Amino acid sequence: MASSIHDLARHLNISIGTVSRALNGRADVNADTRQRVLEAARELNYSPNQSGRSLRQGATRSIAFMLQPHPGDQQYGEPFFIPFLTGLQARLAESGLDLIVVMGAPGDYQQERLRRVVETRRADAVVLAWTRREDERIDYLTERGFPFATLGRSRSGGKSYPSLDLDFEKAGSDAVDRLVARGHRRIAAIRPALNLNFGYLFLDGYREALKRHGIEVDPGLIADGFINEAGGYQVTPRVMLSRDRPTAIIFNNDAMALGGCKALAEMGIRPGHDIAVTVIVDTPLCRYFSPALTAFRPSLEPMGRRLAEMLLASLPAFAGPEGTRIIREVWPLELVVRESD
Amino acid sequence: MASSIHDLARHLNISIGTVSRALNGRADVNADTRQRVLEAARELNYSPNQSGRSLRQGATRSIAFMLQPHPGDQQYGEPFFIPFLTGLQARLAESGLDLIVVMGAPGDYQQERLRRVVETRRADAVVLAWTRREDERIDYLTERGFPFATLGRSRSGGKSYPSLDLDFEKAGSDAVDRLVARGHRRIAAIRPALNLNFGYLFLDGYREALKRHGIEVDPGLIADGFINEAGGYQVTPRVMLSRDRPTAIIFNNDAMALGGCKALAEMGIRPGHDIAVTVIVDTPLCRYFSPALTAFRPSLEPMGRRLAEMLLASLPAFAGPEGTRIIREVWPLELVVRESD
DNA sequence: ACGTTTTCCGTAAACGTTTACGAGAACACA
DNA sequence: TGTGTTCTCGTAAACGTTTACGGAAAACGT
Repeated sequence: MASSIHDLARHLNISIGTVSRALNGRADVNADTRQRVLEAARELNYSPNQSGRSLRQGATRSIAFMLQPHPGDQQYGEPFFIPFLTGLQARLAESGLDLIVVMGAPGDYQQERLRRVVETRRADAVVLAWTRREDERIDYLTERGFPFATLGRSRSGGKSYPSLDLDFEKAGSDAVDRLVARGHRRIAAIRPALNLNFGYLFLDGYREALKRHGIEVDPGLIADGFINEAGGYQVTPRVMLSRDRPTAIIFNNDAMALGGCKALAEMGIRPGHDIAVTVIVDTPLCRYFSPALTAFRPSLEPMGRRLAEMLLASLPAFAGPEGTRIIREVWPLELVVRESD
Repeated sequence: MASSIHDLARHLNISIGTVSRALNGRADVNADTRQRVLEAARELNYSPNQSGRSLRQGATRSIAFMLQPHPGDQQYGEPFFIPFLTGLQARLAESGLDLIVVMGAPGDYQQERLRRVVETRRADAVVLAWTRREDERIDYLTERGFPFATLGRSRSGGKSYPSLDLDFEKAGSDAVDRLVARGHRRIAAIRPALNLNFGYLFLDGYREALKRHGIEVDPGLIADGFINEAGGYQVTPRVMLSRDRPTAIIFNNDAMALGGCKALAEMGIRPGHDIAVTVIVDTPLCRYFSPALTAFRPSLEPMGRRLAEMLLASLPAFAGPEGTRIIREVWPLELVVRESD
């Protein structure tokens, strides 16, 4: 059905080698011949079969992003990733690469899907998100020597892969600074369980700032919960029932903040009046929630572009001049003051 | 680097043909030999090269979903699609197919990306969303004979492709019924411009119900806007400044509703008190907005599964017994009453 | 003991590309 | 005229699979 390079060759009465060279812009082909090949290609609307091409070249010219919905949270999507992916896609397209997003099943933490993509060589590199403190995916990829980049840091896999992360330490620290400046001293911190790395970074910043202000870190004010609304709902009362009630809470995730606010409402505690609520990664939900949640906002689309660039620079086939390799970057979050604190 | 079928054959001292047959579960291979092949495959952790396989078979065993962010709306993602994709992915995986999500650049309405996927044969079929009344993508695919399915109806491309849509007519009609029952007679309708098909369906239902109740359809109460928050914000005042002010508004899109409510707030009009607001497709944003928006909710994950099933049934390679082909289905939306109406 | 069927496996072609190699023709230069 | 260089192209191998075909050996039937 679809026309192949052989059809073109037969049609023009030349060899397939010449057709291929003409199409790929090689130098050793007559300008006139090239012209005729390009015309014929358009006429028969030929385009190269990707399977044939990648089989021969050993490269698929596409990058995979592993997207995974949180388990047990079907209604809540990941608005977070769309702008990021938009940026990623845009930059990759500029280098002639396709972005494909591989959906994982909720819960398997991608190991299975990831192996599948890697082992069947469906992509030339992968991009990981939701990095954990110790991340088996990173270990797997480095061990296998498969190129990748991560959105988020990790302690796994040596230091030789590109990664781009948000400055959660700074955000945690800034959040505390701001609250202390406004008179708070009992400040709770709620972060996701599992061992998502950003939860640790956030907590480091939180602790550092507290100490800097001479405030003792109270373990009773720190809680881990499942990273969704139910998790926030479940865990928030725990810190509120602490011996000496907190006057502020910093949530390390938007969905958890939403659940937390629901719990607070049921206790008759109003964010913005009775308690100050800050959330670390801003999403549209924070903006529309009532009261609108004060939050730290990332600039996702530029981050996507940037990570694509870093990844490209790390791939031998695309690397620019030596020394342009960017290994890791940490980007700031911008405070958006709303009504909840 | 990666082991091929030749490595296995050499290692076991048998031919590659036998190895392939053993791996693919063909009957004409000795049980003992098969055992040894499988063991060796595990040992050398072999897995088939997808390019080689699809080149030979003329099929990639993967389905592409074309995902596209709305132009000029970077912050607002598409939480809508994640549960849908989860269902789609799950069902496809059961048949051994991979789902890949192809990101389009905002604005080009996917023609370019779509052509790329189709012409380079990166997938065996594609799934389209955001169907328009007349949809060039559908025309393109039918003309080319490329298998596809759509989330949403269209008037393009004959009737022979699987499509699954929500019952926007019924939702529009039900929304009006409910409002009329509560005493409203001046009911505005705001829908997306472009010619997204569901906007027409919604309006059909709206008009039908109005007529049924003996209420004249006032063109001044119907407005089209760009399908995002800014669009809703911009267009809502237009219907509110109508000669005889509406007492209710039905928004055909969540983002537009959010923008509309912002405009209303600036006019000092409170949804739930001064005006009834209903939105047709519910998303998490509606739930968290204040006041929480009464909305019609789809069940996205089952829809994803179902559309996958319909698509599979339409592919010759996967079709079950004849007559099981499902061409089109329309699913109901469920009313979720909240505070805004 | 002999013909027939079944079981199992090797051979080789094919899928659509890219590319190393070499060869003929044209050209330049002395 | 002879030699070297440059252009341009054809040939054929290779990438990793799957599969049609045929044949050897084993099993079976009489």
